[in-house]
Amino acid sequence: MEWSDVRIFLAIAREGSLGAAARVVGQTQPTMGRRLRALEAALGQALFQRTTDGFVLTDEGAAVMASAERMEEEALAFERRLAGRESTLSGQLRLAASDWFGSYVLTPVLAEFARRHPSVTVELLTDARLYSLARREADLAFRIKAFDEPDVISRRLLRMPYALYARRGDPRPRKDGRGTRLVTMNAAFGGMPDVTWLKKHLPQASVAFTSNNREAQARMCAEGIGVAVLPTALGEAFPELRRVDLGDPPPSRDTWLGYHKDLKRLNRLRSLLELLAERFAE
Amino acid sequence: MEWSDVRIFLAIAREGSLGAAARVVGQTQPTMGRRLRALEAALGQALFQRTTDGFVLTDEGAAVMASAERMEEEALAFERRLAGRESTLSGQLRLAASDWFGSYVLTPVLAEFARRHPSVTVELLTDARLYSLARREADLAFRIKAFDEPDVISRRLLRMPYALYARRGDPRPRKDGRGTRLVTMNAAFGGMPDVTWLKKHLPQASVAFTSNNREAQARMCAEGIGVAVLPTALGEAFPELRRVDLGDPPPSRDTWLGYHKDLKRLNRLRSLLELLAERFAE
DNA sequence: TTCTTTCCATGCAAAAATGCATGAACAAAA
DNA sequence: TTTTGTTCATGCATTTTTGCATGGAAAGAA
Repeated sequence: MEWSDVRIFLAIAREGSLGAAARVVGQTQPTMGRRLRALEAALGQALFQRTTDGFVLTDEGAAVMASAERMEEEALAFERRLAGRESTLSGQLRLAASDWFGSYVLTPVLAEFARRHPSVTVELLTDARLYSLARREADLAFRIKAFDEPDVISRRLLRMPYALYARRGDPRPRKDGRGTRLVTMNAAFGGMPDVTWLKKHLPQASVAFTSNNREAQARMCAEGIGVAVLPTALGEAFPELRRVDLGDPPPSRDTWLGYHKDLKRLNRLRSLLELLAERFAE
Repeated sequence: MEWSDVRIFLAIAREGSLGAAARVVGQTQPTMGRRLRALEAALGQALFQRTTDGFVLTDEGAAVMASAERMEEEALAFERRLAGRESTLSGQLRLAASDWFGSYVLTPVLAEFARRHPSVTVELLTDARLYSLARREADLAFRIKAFDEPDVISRRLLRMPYALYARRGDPRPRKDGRGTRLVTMNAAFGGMPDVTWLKKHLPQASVAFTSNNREAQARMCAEGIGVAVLPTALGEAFPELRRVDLGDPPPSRDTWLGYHKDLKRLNRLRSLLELLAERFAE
C-alpha cells in the first residue's frame, strides 16, 4: 500500500467526488481515479461504492476511515513539529482574522513587520470560516474569544473599545431611539453584546440594515442609513463618521490570538508576536 | 510532503544506510537517496546527517521520529483492519513457529490445510527471532508462553510432552549420571525447565553439545553424542532414538498460539485455527 | 601500502505517472 | 422532450520517476 494514496482516499471520502477531491489535494480528476483504483487493487477490496451521487464509503472503507484520519493527524504533526524548529526568518506566515480587524487593526503592524523582515511572506486570510490551527490552515488566528482547541496557545491581545457612530451632521438620536434607524450585525449574531446594548439605549429604534460584515456596516452608516455600534478602530477610520456619546459606552470586547504549540519556536512567528504585543500594549 | 516518503524516512532512520533501507522497502538505493532529498527539500530541513558511518538523525529528524512511527502504526492498522474483513478463502497466510515445532508438529496439519484450501498460500517462518503480529510480519505465531502483546489474541493450543532420549543400543545412564554426556539447549536458554530436570536426575553428567536448535540436538543424540531431553513429537520421529525412562518424566510445556485481533474475522485464518484445534484436541 | 568491500552520487535509458482533451453516462432544469 | 451541467473513464503526449550501470570516496583487511 502506497501511503500517499491514503491521503487521496481521505480526500475522496470527505468530498464525495473525484473532481472535488482533486482540487483539495492539488491534482487532477483522472489521477485521483487512477490512484484510488490502484489503492483498492493493492488492498484487494473496494473502499467506495460508485453511486449516482458520488463516491460513498463501503463498509470496508468506513472501517479504515478512523485509521486514515489518525494517519493524517500524525502527518500534520510531523510537519508542524518540523516547522516549529525552523529558525530562519523567512518563509510564509499565514494569519486568519475577521475582515475589519485584518484591514484596520492588523495591517499597520503587518506593514511594519513586512518592512523589518522582507524575506517573510505574510498571508492574511479574512474569512468568516474558522481556519484550523491543527491542520495548519493558519499559523496564527485572531478571534473574539479564547481558543479552546487542544494544543493551541491562546493569549489575550487587546481590548477593543466600541462606540456608537452616526454620519457627521446627522441629528443626534432621541433618548428612546424613536425615529432612529440602526445598522447592526446579522440576525445570526443575535446574541452579540452590542445588540443588547442598543436595545437598552435606543429601544424604539428600527433596524435599517444588517450584515455580518462590520466594514459594510461602517460604510452604510457613513452613507447616513443609520447609526451603528462599531469598533473604534474601524469607526475612526471613516472621516464621515462621528462618535455619539449616550453616557454609557457600548461593551468593549477582547481580542484573542492563538497558535499551535508546535509552532512556539517558529522564529518568524515569535517576532510577529513580539511586535504585536509591543504595538498593542495597553 | 509526500506521505510515502515518511516510510522511506523511517526505513533509513532504522537501517542507517540507503542500501539497507532500500532492501527493507523493496526499492533501490538511488531511489532512496533521491526520495530522501525530495522529502528534505519539501520540509526545508535536513533530517539526517551524512556521517562516515551512515545516516544519523539530526535533531530535527529525531524530533519527528515519533510522529513517523505513529503514522506507520496507523498505516499498519489500516491494512490489518481491511485484511480482517477479507472473506475469501484465498491469499496468503504467514505462520511463525520454532524450527522443530514447525517441521514436525505443524507440517502434517498444514499439509491437510493446503489440500483443503488450494488457493491459500501458507508461508511458514521458522526463525529464532520473534515476528511481530502488530506489524503483520506473521498472521499467526506459536510460542511456548502466552502472548503479552496488546491486541493479540492468545490461546493455549496443546501441551507438549518431553522425554529423555538416547541412541538405540547405547547403555542406559547410571543413576547419578556419571559418565553420561548431555545434549542440551544453548547457555542462553539456561533457565529452561528441562535443564533443571536434567541437573536433578543426572547431576554428574557432563555436557557434550549445546544448540539453540532442537532438531540439531536430536540429530546429535541420534549420532550417539549424548542423551537429550526432546519434545516427544521430535524424538519419536527419529527411529535411531529410544526413550529413556527415569521414573519421573521431564516437565512438559504448553504451546500457545497468537494472532492479532484485527484478523479475528479473516476466514482463512479461522479455518486454520479450527483445523488446529481439531487435530490437537486433547 | 594495496586490495577489498561498502556505500553514496550521477548519467542515461526504460518505465510509470500525470495532465489534457474528449466522450459517455446521468440527473436536473427548461 | 431537449438542454444544460456534472461527473467519471480513457487515449495520448508529456513529464516524472525509477532502475541499472558506473565511478569515486572511505574504511577495514591483508
